[in-house]
Amino acid sequence: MTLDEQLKLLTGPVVDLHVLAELKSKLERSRATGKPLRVKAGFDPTAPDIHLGHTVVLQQMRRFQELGHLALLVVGDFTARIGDPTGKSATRPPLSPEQIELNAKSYQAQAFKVLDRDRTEVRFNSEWLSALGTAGTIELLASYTLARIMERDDFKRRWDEGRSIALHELAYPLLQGQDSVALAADVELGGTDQLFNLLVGRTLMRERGMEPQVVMTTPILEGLDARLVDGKLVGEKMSKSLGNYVGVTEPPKELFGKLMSVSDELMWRYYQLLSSRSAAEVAALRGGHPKQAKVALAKELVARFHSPAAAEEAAAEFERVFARGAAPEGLELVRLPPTQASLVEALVGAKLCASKSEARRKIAEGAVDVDQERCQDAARALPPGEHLLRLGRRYARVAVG
RNA sequence: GGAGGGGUACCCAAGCGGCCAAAGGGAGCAGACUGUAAAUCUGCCGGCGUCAGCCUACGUAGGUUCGAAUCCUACCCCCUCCA
Repeated sequence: MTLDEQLKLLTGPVVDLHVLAELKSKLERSRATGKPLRVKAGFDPTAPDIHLGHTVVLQQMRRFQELGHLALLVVGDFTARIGDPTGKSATRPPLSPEQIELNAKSYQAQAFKVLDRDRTEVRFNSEWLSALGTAGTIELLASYTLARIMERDDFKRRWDEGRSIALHELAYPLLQGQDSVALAADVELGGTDQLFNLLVGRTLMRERGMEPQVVMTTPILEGLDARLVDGKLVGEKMSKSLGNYVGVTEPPKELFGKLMSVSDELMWRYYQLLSSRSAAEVAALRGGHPKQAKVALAKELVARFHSPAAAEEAAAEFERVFARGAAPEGLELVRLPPTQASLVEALVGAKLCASKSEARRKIAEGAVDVDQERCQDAARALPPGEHLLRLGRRYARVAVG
C-alpha cells in the first residue's frame, strides 16, 4: 500500500487530526526503519459492558494494526479514581479497586474481539502514575496553567455556572497526557469528546523534548434509531440509557436482528465506522442491493463478536423468519389446561399479549394467525392438540389439554 | 425568610364542575406497502367483561357536591424570582 493510500485509509473516518504532516512523516519513518508506530488509546474501566459505539476507536486502532503498527491499550486504573470529567456536570464518585479490576478484565476481553492481540500491548497507568509520587505530581502540575486547563469547554461551563470543580479533576488531562509521555506514544486516538485531553498529551510531550504524538478523534456513533431527515442522518448517540444500542455481548440473533433494522443511511455510516471492509468492497456493495449490503454488515459484526458460524446461522434464521415468514426454530411449547382453551387466553398464556383485552383487540385488528391462518374471531376456541400462534413477528407454540 | 408557578396515563403535554379512561405529540404494538428495514398511510394503545357494563386511575389524605382531574382544607415533592 502506498503512503497516500495508507493516509486515506487512516484519516477516512477521522474528525480531528493534529497534524497531518506529522502523521505522514511518522508513517514514512516507520516504513523506512521497520519500526512500528506506537498507537495509544486509553479507557476508563468504569463501564463493564461496551456497545458498538465504543468500538469505533478500537476499529480505528485496528486499521493501524493492519498496517503493522502497535496498539497500546491503556487501562486507566489510576485515573479511574478521578473519573474523566468530560461531559460530566458534576464530580464523579471514585470506583473501588475491585470494581475497576473487574471492569478492566471484561473490557479487555471485548476489546480483543476487534483488536489483534499479537499487536497489542495492554498497560495499566497506575504503573507509572503511582510511581510519580508527590514530587513528580507537583512537577507535572507545574507544567500546565490554570488558564489553559480552563480552556476546556466543560470546565469552563461548570465554572461559569458556578458549579463545583474539585482540584483533582483539573489534573485528569495532565495525567492522561503523562500516559503518552510514559509510553512515548506516536499517535493517540479517542472520541471527539477527548480532543482536549489528547492535545494536552501533545503539549506535554513537546515540553519534555519528545516528538509530540499525533492526535486523531473518531466520531460518536449514532444509535440504531438514527434516521434520514432532509437528506441528513439525524440521531442521538448510541447509548444504553437511550435504548438504541447494540451490546457486543448480545446473542447472535439479537445482534443480527438489530443491525438489520437500521435505516439504509445508517447502515452506510456503520460501514464507515465499524466495518473492516476496504473502500473498494464497500463501493461494490453500494452498487448492489441494499439488503445484501445490510446482511453482509450484520454477518461481519456477528462473526466478529461471536463466530462466522454463528453469523451464518443468524442470517439463515433471519431469512427464514422474516423474509419467508416462517416460525423460528426451537420455540418453547406452552402448555395450557383445557379450561384455558380459548384463543384469547392462549395468547395471554403464551405471553404474546399482556392482557385479554389486548388479545381481543389484536385479533380484531387481524394481527393474529392460528396455525398459519389469520383468525379474526375473538371468541375462537382452540381444540385439543398443538397450535402455532403468531402475533406480528412473534410466534408461540401452545398445546391444549 | 418573602413572592409566584407546578405535580395528569410509559414520556412530553392539554383539560380546569358533568359530554373525561381524560385532546395532541412521542414511544410501543399491529395492518398495508417493501428489500428486512426506513419513510409513508391505517388501526390500537389502563384492567376485567359473551361488549351492556363494571373496576382502578389525574402527587397524598380528607372535605364540598346529585356529580370532581377540575372547587375547598391539610400534607408531601419539584421549579422560578426576590432576600
